Amino acid sequence: MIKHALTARRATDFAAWYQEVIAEADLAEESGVRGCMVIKPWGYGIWERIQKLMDAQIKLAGVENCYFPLFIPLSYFEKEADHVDGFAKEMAVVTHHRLVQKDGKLVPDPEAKLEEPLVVRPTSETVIGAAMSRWIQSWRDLPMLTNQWANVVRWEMRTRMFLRTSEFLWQEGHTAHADKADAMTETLRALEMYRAFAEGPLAMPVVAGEKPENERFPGADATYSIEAMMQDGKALQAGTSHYLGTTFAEAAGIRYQDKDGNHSLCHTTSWGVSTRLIGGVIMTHGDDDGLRCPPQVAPYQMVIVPMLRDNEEDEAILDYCRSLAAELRGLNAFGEPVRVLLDTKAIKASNKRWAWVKKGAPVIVEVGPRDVAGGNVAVLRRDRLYKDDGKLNSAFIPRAEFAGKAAALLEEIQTGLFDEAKARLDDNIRRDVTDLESHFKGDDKFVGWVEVQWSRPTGAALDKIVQQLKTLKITMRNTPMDAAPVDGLCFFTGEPAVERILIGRTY
RNA sequence: CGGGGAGUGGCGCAGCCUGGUAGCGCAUCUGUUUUGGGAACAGAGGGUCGCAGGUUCGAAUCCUGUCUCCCCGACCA
Repeated sequence: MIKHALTARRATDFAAWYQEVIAEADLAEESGVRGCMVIKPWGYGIWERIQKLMDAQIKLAGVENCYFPLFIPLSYFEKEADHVDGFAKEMAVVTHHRLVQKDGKLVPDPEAKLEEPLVVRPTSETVIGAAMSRWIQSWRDLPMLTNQWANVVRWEMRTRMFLRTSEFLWQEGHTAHADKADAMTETLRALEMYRAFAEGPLAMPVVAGEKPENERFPGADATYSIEAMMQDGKALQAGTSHYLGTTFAEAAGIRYQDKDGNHSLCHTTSWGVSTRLIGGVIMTHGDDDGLRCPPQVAPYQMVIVPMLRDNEEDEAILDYCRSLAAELRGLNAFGEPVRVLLDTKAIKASNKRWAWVKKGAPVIVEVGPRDVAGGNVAVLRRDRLYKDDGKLNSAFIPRAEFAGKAAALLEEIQTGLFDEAKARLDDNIRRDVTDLESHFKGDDKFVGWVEVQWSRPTGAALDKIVQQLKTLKITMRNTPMDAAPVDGLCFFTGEPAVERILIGRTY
């Protein structure tokens, strides 16, 4: 019988399990401010890894980082009707710039009311559009490729750590192009960048595709997403890329003069991924012992735990550990130096080990007197924590042998996590479902996704389908880019099908 | 925002109905004995009960308001 590190089980109470992982892996905690979380060092360290790797990809595409204000004048939103409709209900608004004492309490000073309220940005299309209208004059200024790493605020009714928080961290790319073709190329480039990032560093398999009309970003002509399948079978929209047409260019006046001297509107795009990715990593790779952090985004890939006994042997153990840490840090995995922590905190080694198991450090190396004497290390792989008999899968091996294969081990763990999740995704997309109602009924049942062919209806016909799915608590996720050619009739309308679409429960 | 549940040392809870100014387990600190599957024993420290009013001689307990969290719904790039 395996004695797991957590009390909640994925299989029986996924929501409670998710929250326990966040607490026990020391990723984040409540802040006392509605919907806002404190991201703790291990959680923030994962975010920093995501930033570092993603930022390199963004720069590689020729996109340059900028920073725009947190506050956006209300009037900027009023310029684009669809956009404001989409965000009006969840905007935090600053109306005063000073507090005064009244009856022993601090209250906004009526004398210090802002002329025009400022919105705390929910996204930055409008303010970046205003800048682009200043920056772009000529076809020679295009494409204009910008990105910012920032926090945004959306006053959501119901929040969940990492998945939907009132404030979250993200990157938002904003680009302007001479024509639709160029803008569309950029939209799909960003989508592919996200797909490769999710499936690479995050080891999280996704389906990249276009969102149906009703799921589009407010103001967008087309929205694309990557969708990941969590271990409860629900979909997580893990990144989006939008072709905005000339909507925002029109609202902000982003125009350029072409080679013939004519003035034209730019075609713009925007694309983003957020701290939600961390929620995706948890629900993709976590197990009943906590998080299993993919090596590429693990703040520490290997943690050395010295087994100290507060006696004269300790110094020899620490020396051995220090030289082992230096040796491992000299290795390269995924083209970077291996990140190694020698954990010298003054707590018991066994407690330390379980703490790192819960945090999901990919490899835990325990070093005790016997290892020092024999020139060994005890290696615990987080991805294969237990042996078949339920005992911890801790192997004593010669130090030199371990050092020789340590980098490859990390890459093997990364690949293994992906393969495991990929098999789960592939196994749980059903293409033979003829009755959605009976397939999706039952709230707790793991049902995965269903893929059907459809005729891409719009307007009222689409609304009818959306409402029908809503009664089953399911939504259309996206139309996969790589779906096989269609052949037959639409699942909903009976008209000739033009593409395939994924349907499922979602976060 | 609607329905339900909950806020009491760091964490998890009891006490509340039948007011009398806090208790348990874990964790923490010290000591001793232990130590490669989350140690044992002994001693010690730490909270005025989410916050603000009200009732009362007296409020964790009763009343009102408010904030935050969890579940369901609505909402949701």
